[in-house]
Amino acid sequence: MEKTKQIFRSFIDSKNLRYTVQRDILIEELYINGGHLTPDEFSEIIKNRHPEIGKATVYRTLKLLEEAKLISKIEFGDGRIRYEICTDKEHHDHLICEKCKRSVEVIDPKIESLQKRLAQKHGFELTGHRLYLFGICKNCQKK
Amino acid sequence: MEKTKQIFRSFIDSKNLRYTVQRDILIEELYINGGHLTPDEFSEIIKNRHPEIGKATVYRTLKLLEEAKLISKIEFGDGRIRYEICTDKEHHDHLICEKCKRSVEVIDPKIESLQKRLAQKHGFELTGHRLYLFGICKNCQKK
DNA sequence: ATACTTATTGATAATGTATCTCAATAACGT
DNA sequence: ACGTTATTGAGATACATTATCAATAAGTAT
Repeated sequence: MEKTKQIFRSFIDSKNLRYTVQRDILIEELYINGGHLTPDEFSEIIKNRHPEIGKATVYRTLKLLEEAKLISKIEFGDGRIRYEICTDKEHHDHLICEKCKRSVEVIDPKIESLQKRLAQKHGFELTGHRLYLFGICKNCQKK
Repeated sequence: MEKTKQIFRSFIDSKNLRYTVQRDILIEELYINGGHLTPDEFSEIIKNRHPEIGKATVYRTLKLLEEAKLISKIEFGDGRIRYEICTDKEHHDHLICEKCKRSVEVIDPKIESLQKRLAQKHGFELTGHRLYLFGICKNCQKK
């Protein structure tokens, strides 16, 4: 997290912006609450834990963090945008439980390489992809 | 389109709902305007061509058509939901050019089966997936 | 056809999420 | 410490979607 703060500070500096206490708190809360939160879920948590921080600031900070590539959007298909902390680990896809909405990060090198080939077959140069697998997790299957 | 209407009629009947003139008109407009429309884009078109049909009815009908599996959601990653007419052809994924935004429908059976295996490996029962490949198409590569 | 039940409709209100406004505040270079 | 100006929070606003509800019309039984 300290590393994240440092990177964010550099980003802020490079744009001649200012590193405020609110932004610092929001980074901490982001790590504490981790996971895959929608902006309003996060905003709600902040309202409880830091009533002095306004909703607008939360949204603004999330945008900045995304610009700085410290968090990234994911779309689970329900129309709501979620944010995920970008670590420096490898790319991964998402396996999402349709009941409890919990998600697992997955990766299959074979799928990755087949995607590239598939794109080439259609004359495309592949620049990226999003793969969301939807299913029912072990826990929810029992119920 | 007549086939679509028939299917929708059966769906409506099976649920003891009613096949109304509005629903009939909306199916026709859906085919006339085809493509990948967001609900509000579609709603806007209807407002011009059929001012007597209310916005709420458009949204309600789109939901019903989705339930009946006559249209399906697609997300291109810009946060907006779009609907696509489900023909009776096979499932397909989307290959999208990041420059010109044109999309090609693609399919790779190997990828499909690997996805199922990947989900099972994590104890999930796969119910569906969304795969979007982003790249640069042949035309845009030249420029 | 007619009568009857009730799903459907459209106008509008309400909701929910995200953004904008703006005066007061606080970060940061000097 | 000072001055400049980015940032802030509260509330207003924008926008898409959903809920409300009395009036209407689809389907069914008579």
